Amino acid sequence: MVTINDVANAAGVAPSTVSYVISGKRSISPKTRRLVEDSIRKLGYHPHAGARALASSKTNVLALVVPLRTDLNVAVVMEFVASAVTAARAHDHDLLLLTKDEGPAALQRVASSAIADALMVMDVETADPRVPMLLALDLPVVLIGVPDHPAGLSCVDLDFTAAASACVAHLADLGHRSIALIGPSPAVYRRGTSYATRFLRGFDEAAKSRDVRAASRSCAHSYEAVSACLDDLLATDPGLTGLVVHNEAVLPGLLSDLRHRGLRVPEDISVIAVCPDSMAEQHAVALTNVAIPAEEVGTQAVEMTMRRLAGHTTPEVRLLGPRLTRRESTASPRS
Amino acid sequence: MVTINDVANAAGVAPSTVSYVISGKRSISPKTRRLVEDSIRKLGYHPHAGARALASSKTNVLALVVPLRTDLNVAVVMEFVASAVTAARAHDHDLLLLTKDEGPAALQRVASSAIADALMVMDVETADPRVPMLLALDLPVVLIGVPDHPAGLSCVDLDFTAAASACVAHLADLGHRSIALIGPSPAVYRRGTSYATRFLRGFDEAAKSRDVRAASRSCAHSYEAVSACLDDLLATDPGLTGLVVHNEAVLPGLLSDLRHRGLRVPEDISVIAVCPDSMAEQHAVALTNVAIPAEEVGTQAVEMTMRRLAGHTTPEVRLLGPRLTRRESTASPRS
DNA sequence: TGCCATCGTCGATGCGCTTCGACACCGACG
DNA sequence: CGTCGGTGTCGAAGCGCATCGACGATGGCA
Repeated sequence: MVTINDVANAAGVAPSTVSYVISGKRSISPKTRRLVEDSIRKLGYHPHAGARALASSKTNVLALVVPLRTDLNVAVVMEFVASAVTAARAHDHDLLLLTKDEGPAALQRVASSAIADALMVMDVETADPRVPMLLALDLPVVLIGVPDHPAGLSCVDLDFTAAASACVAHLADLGHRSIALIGPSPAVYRRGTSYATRFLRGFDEAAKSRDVRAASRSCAHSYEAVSACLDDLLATDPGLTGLVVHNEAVLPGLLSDLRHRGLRVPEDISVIAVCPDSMAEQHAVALTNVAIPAEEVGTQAVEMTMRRLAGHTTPEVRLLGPRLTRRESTASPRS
Repeated sequence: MVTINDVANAAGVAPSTVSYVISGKRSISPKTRRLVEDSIRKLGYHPHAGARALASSKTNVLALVVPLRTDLNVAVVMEFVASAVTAARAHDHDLLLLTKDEGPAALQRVASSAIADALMVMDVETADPRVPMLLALDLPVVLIGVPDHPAGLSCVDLDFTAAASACVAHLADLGHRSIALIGPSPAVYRRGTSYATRFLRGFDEAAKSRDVRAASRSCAHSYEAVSACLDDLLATDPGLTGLVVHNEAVLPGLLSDLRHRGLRVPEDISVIAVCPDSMAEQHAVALTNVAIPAEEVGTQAVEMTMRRLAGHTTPEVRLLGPRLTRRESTASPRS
């Protein structure tokens, strides 16, 4: 292994000088700097991460807690992770992956072993048991999602309440008077997953204020569940003309089921989805959607984390405004 | 921060004794052990990862290089990552996430900074430029996928050649005489992605040996691409009765397009997919499939890595046998 | 009772790095 | 010419842990 001493010897300077060249924490003469940098390159020197962490109490690692369930949108999670790791690397940090399954203890472990400098936590629940623990941790923490009581933690997410509003407004503007929300699986609500709850609230409020009849159902992935859910909705209100789908996994099954029923989209029924654009464009009838800006959220999360690490201590809550793209799946209902 | 010294003081022993209690590398009297363990628990002691890495040259971290493209199966990648991180934790290791985008330099960096103890690399290409670098690294490496010249690297993957064979055999056994493969997007082949190439080879060989007419097409995600692909295939051979789909993203669009054409599955055309079981069951017509055992592969990859770390130096190549599940989407062609 | 082997514990050392105080050198200024 | 303030470099002191050799205690055996 090539150490800082090797570099120092090769360059004919003291190890501390090499360190200062690397960190830039003291001024170095151009001559010495060049000498050292050349030696570093020639020897292929990379500082030992452990030693560095020990001496500086900084690991240059960000820990990300992801939900590895399959009942929520895998594509979105993946996109988020991808942008987070990219953003982290742009700040010279690496990404450590933790699973939600390990529970609060894992957070404790990571914090007190000094494995990471900060935590980013996905899939936050409205009353998340991890929040109190995270607060006690004295590591910078950024939540993806907004619990009921963030209480000093930074949060970032799509503004799901506004997103729901936008969906309702779009359908209401088109003239729909009876719409329904098809939400994530019951398990998601049962956990009190933050975004699901916020979306539902936004949906109900917007429907009320726009004076639109609104129903909502939770729906599992399976084809049967989707079908039963539609049966139920149509039986309850035969005048139903608009569907807001906040459950990406269900889209293919839903669309094919509608077709089976002889319901054409958008002539007989309008469908608006909350999903990534790529997914919206992928269907036979391109879907009007509110985009889930996973990439943006990931980048922002890292950005906020870095600010915290840089000393910015005040927690902030950033809610990204929804972006609705009209495509082929929504239209005015036939009167 | 609570250190090993604090624990030693609390327990009234030497720091080294605490260390031996933790590592179990020397025998400790039951009395002392209990004393120390109690202190550890009481103080909430966790060894400092950096210090530990420095002293022992072990980080207890596994680095995983994942492809963060969207043109390959996100769900499978995710499932793999999930099982890998779980398996790693079961061996008291953490998972560091690297992206393929960072290229070979990132591998170099991780190795020489002693950030991780071993590397696991996904999305391997037939002539992967990273292979020579990985060989030079003298870290344990496990590839997910099989390059043309593994040359001393461990590999694990589904046996895609056998998987293709199984698909062809199933259709041939049912009496199909003309089948087609719908493969991943051209970009995947262009990169020489290992599994795509191996599947294609298996498909061609099996078709030849079973004396079945076989075509193959590469197909992008978009609905248009799928449609064009089917146009092409049906024009080329109107007698086509079987489809092998090795491109999960395309399934929803493909099935709905077939329906549009008035082609019923499986009465008019049989469809067999290579995809996770959950995805196969999700469609209106449950799909006969060869499962992608992402979870199994992830676990095996970690297992192999741990064996390497434990001193098992001989590289091994493990190809998992395909498992075909018959569901509703395949049947004998009408004569 | 005396000797030796074994078991359990201790102290010292070093892993590779950052960081702090010290110091040598230089030019500028009185 | 002497002094002072910068600037650039150095040496040393740890960071928290694992590990090795050493050593005291204990028990078995003659």
